[in-house]
Amino acid sequence: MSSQTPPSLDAVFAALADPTRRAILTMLLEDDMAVTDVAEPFRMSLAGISKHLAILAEAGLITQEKRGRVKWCKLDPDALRAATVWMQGFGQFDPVDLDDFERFLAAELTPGAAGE
Amino acid sequence: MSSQTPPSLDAVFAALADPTRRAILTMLLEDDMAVTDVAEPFRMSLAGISKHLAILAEAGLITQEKRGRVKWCKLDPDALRAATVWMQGFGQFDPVDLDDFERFLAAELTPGAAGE
DNA sequence: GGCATATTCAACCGGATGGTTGACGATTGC
DNA sequence: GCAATCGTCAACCATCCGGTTGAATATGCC
Repeated sequence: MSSQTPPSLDAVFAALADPTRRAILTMLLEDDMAVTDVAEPFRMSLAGISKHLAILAEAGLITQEKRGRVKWCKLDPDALRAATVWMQGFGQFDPVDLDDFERFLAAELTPGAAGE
Repeated sequence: MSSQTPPSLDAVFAALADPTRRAILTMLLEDDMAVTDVAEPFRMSLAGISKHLAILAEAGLITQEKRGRVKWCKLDPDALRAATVWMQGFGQFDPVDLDDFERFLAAELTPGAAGE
């Protein structure tokens, strides 16, 4: 089941296409979190969040380690590298301004959950 | 209908999640193409490709201009910038190697179409 | 042991997606 | 004008997706 399939671009981009999942990744940027804690800010069932986490893990974007009865979720930025490579190939225009990213965080971390 | 909706990350990543669409983008990297020519290497109906192109256009990744009865498709890398910004925020760890991209082109431009 | 906590599983639902085919509206060329 | 070419539209289909609920499976605590 947990075969070490190299995360495909398909899976990575598909995982990234959902605002809830991007919000989760953003949260995990700050710190590792337990599933329940990840779910807390969203108005969505735990099972729903659990599914999202499974998708993120399948895409290789996070890793999940079970310690005791708590499953810790940790950002795994490696999977993003392949996708970034791909995108940069198209985006040769200009180096990215990191301030832009700061603004994104503010925008995506809107009240409680993932926008619309 | 063709409202200038700013392409959302949702739309961009979702568009990027399909291998056929990524292959199309890769083709358009080399040159602008007519819809029929885009469709030619794929074993898929013209209508199918037309839909994919609509999705790419909707995401802002390409623009389409009709000259005569031919509709020309042109890569529009601007839409990728927002997504790149987002990803780089996570991928600060390492600068991207452009040679990696070359290898990707080779891998994604596999026989005639988009893998499976 | 027994109960509460943490997480997933299974079944289900409505709606989006990726694909097809066949008909249709434009445009071009003879 | 007529036929061929370019592309989309509409209907349809199977499948996937995001979400729910309720039961099940750990694990931890007293």
